[in-house]
Amino acid sequence: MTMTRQAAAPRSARRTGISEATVARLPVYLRVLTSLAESGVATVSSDVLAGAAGVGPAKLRKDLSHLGSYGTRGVGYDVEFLVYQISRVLGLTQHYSIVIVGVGNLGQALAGYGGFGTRGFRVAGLVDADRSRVGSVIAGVEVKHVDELERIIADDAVSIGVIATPASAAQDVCDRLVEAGVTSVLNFAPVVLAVPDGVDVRKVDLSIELQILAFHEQRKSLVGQGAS
Amino acid sequence: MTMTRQAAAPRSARRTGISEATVARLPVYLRVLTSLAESGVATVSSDVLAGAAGVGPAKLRKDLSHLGSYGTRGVGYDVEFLVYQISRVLGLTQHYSIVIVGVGNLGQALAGYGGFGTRGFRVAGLVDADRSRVGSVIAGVEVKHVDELERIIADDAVSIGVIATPASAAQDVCDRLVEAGVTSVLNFAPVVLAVPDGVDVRKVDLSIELQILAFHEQRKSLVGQGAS
DNA sequence: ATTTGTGAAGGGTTTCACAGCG
DNA sequence: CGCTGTGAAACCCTTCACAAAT
Repeated sequence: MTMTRQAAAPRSARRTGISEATVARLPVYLRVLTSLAESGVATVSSDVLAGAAGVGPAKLRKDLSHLGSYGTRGVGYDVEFLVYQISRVLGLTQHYSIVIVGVGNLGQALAGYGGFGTRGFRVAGLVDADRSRVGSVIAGVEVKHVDELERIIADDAVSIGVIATPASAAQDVCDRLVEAGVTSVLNFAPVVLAVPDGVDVRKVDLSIELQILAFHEQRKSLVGQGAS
Repeated sequence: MTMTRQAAAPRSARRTGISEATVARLPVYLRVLTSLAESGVATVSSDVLAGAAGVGPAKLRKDLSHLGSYGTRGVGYDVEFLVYQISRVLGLTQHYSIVIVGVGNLGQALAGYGGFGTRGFRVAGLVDADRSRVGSVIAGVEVKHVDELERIIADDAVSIGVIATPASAAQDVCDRLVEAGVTSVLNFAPVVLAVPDGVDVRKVDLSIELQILAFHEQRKSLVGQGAS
């Protein structure tokens, strides 16, 4: 059994012809389009949509062209139709059950996050190792002890696990998630997780984001002593 | 005044020759190296370090080669020395003051996050629009009302702002941060922020990460009915 | 003998610019 | 005339493979 660290899925998008970079932007377009639809906008041009999504118009059109020819030349895109098409491509027309491990401040923030309940994601479980937290109800879901993790995953066909534990517990939790059948992991703990092939891991790391900003901050203060 | 949305800094790394992709990985190496140093490891090879960081050895060596020739052939890299060099390149030898806007669960999680206090980042302020939260102390910092935002930024020379507010407030807060002199923003609200040129924005979006996982989940269930 | 540092090759992504369609 | 869809070019990033160094 090969144990790659932080498995990527680089070529998995090959079959559909939708690149990883495009997939990462589709949720942004989807959010903008949803908000446009709620405002009663019926059609939108690539220029306007790109502006609202923070990308260039050419990139947007190329991205959308990968899901089909859904625009009308001289007019633009039908907002409702695009919402549906992007949702379909992203797999949001299906239902996914997720489990959140770790119910500290971060876990609670995640559980209460609106984006989880909506759009096809259901919080099937909320577990913690600390028995003093077990039994409380957060965002309508009762916190269970982490001992019940495997049962919850099996009972609710959970395919996505969210790790919001301290770093020291993350790899153990990840192993248990994978062993119990979870094939996608969203990791908020500041560690590099090792997972078997076929399991996707995405990492969100606050301190890494800050350090990247620091790099750019630093170089802003060095302005002026440029070339010739 | 040009108002680009979600300003990137693609070519700003040009001057040093360190690419954006490399900068994004340096914090990962730094974390692994720090942990190795604490374990008393003195030197490490590119193979071992790459394994622990979840990247290929060639990529790691190319990344490190951009900061200088700090390895010893036949031996590897000196752990302590690399820690220092990466810290220096990332600008972590300087001190940055940050302000966190929004003290809900997420804001509290961020304030309490260890990675903030350490490594050159100081939480200079914690503000919220809700007066019922003002006055409480989180991770040793007293919560102030958002009216004091500008004063805090000026008094403490804050250069990095963290937005942990609801989506509806995020653009307003961002405008105020930028107006008060903040040049880097870490945004947790699910909106695309518009900022002037010269301001860096990084976005962390939970629901986008989930949707990307959903895309890959979806295609895992379509295994088997391949080509022809 | 071992491991780094790096040209060169290979892939992937973005941008350009315009043909094609409504 | 306006806007989409898309080859082609440009750019960036990764991977390979090996010479150079200890």
